[in-house]
Amino acid sequence: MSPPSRRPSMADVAARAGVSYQTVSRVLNQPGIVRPETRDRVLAAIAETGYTPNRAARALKTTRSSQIGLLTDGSSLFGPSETVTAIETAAREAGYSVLLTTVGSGVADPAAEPSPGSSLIGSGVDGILVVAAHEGMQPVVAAAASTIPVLAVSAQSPASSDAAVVGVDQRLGARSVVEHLARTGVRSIAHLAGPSDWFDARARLDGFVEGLEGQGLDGVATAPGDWTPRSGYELTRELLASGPPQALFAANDMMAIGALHALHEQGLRVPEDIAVVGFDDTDCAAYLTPSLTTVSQPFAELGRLALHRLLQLLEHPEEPGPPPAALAPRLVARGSTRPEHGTA
Amino acid sequence: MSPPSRRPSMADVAARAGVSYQTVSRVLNQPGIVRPETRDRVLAAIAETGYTPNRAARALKTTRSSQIGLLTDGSSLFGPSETVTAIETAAREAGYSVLLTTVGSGVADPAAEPSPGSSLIGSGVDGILVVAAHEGMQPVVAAAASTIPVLAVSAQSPASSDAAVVGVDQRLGARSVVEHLARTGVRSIAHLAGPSDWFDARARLDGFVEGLEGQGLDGVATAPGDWTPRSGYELTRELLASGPPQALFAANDMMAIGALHALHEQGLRVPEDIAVVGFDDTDCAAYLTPSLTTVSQPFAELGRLALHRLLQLLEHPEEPGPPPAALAPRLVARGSTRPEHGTA
DNA sequence: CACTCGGATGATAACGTTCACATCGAGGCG
DNA sequence: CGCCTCGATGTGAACGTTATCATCCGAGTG
Repeated sequence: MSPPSRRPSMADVAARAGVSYQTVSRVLNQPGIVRPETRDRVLAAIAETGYTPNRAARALKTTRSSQIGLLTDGSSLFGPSETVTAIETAAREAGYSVLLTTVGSGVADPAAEPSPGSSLIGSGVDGILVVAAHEGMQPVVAAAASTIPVLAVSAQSPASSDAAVVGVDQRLGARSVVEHLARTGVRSIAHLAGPSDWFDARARLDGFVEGLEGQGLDGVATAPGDWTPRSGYELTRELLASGPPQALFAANDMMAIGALHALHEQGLRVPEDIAVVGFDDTDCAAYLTPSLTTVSQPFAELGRLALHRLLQLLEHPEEPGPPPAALAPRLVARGSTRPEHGTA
Repeated sequence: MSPPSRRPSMADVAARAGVSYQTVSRVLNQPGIVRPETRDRVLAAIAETGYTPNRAARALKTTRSSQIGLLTDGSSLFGPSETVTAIETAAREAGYSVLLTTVGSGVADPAAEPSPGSSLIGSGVDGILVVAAHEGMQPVVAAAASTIPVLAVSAQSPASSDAAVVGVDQRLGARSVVEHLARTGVRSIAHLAGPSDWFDARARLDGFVEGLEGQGLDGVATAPGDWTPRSGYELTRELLASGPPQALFAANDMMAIGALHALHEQGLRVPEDIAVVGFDDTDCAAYLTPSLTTVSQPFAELGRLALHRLLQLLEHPEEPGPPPAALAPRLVARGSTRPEHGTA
């Protein structure tokens, strides 16, 4: 009596089109193999019944879910956000769905009960993409990597190379910041470090140190912050207590905003008295006062690349897989640093 | 020869524990009904084999996937980001996974081919949560709502009430901004409007107008912006060409940042010459110069509430479902507005 | 002491799909 | 003209789980 109480299945479509359910399956999966007239009849029946394939049944039979897991940090960071969007879009185009899982970067014991990662593994995703890699994700990555492909979107491989890696070259970005500052005449730089359990933060710190050595500059790195404006503000205040450097390089734009605030409080002018550089090129960087010199990262491209590499890992497991890839960041000079000298 | 070539199934566990696979199923789903000794034996076998339930098979049999769809805007906005995280966490605690789908707010034709929403529906989620509701999601919501429960996390019901609604009271927030400004002595306010196809933006505009009427103030709203600092900057420049108002109320913090930049360029002091208010209480709002008066929204609570309401809709379909809920936002007065007068 | 009752467990079927194989007609070639 | 091949479609089985019913055993009861 209630006709559409159940979702239409292949059998319903087949009955309507006067073929067997196997033919319906063929129309969906290998359209070329079925006679055009038959195919049209089946397609019409599909449209009439409003049939959509049952993904659970398909996953059960094929042992592939067409879903990938996305392991990301719980905080609303700019970079991860952009990357996630790009990944999801690319995944959808490739016929995959994205299962989102967040894992706090807090100091929660690594072996927490309803582990965020174990639920991902258990949910039957075909592969996992780790977006904002930090130490807290280690156990999850290690556990998953033995079962399914895992690709980290990060500066460097999480510890051992449990996972393949695609990322933006953070060291290069940090070095280019130091070089830019050197060309503006700065001789001493302080780095407001990011959280030390984040791989990207470590790589930026490394690049900072390399840059100092390469340019022969003085420099110091603060204790690790936590990406927030508040930590940038507080680290800057501590730093100023012992005499200001000529430039401040914050691990990201948010910390740079906090730094700008602290500098303004102390009556220091940017960039006349002290230069400030951020990292990420957040939407608002260009509209701060002064506008913020920062490092722009190709997050969208990164997301697409990461997804396609993961799919390659999934669909051609035999091939060794491409080597780690690193995209190039780009320094964007704005008002918070002084203009570069004509020639070095 | 290759023992673990296949994921262990219930049958493997059952063989190891010396019971039938049905007993394994019972241990997992109704532990109380099975004899303690048997249960322990099965649990041990599960641990030894590393068994995890096959969700596809379970979904196929029960016709419930334990996955919910999350339809959100593709842009990296602050509010949605926080809400999404809260939803995911709450969902995981309740045993659900979250399938993320983004839909651009661009003017893409509403009937685009590989519609973002149709893929969600087809993927067999049990319900859908719409996070940053705008017109572009209408067709998706309408299509899905006839099949499965849909809950909008938004200011007001998308057009017809295809979906239940949970949200933060945006009108109240906007009214409280006007009232706050009035108490600081402001008599005329301009509103930098958000995109008109976003329900939250419309509600803020409505609240602004209501507030003006309630306080007997003068006011004007600009053409719609797009949430970005750039649009805030440009709208403010246009506005200043025809004489500055006494206060600027931006539809969100990012647009307020753009506005601050434009005001600074014109040599106007904030808040002495003109007051500025944002919306959202972004992390960086407190660390701008001057620090930004804005409206704080309980995004985390919103996410949790939305998820629990959706689950109620899923698990008790017979009940009529709770009425639309609106959480209260909170005005946070900072340096970009002048102090309130002692008494009205 | 037979009979019933309830707790604990096993056997069978079904969910909707894809894979492997069987079937069937049409055409080519000896 | 019969056999073989090939393209197009149908039939049976299986993926791993849960729902339903059947079975078994011991304990209670008249």
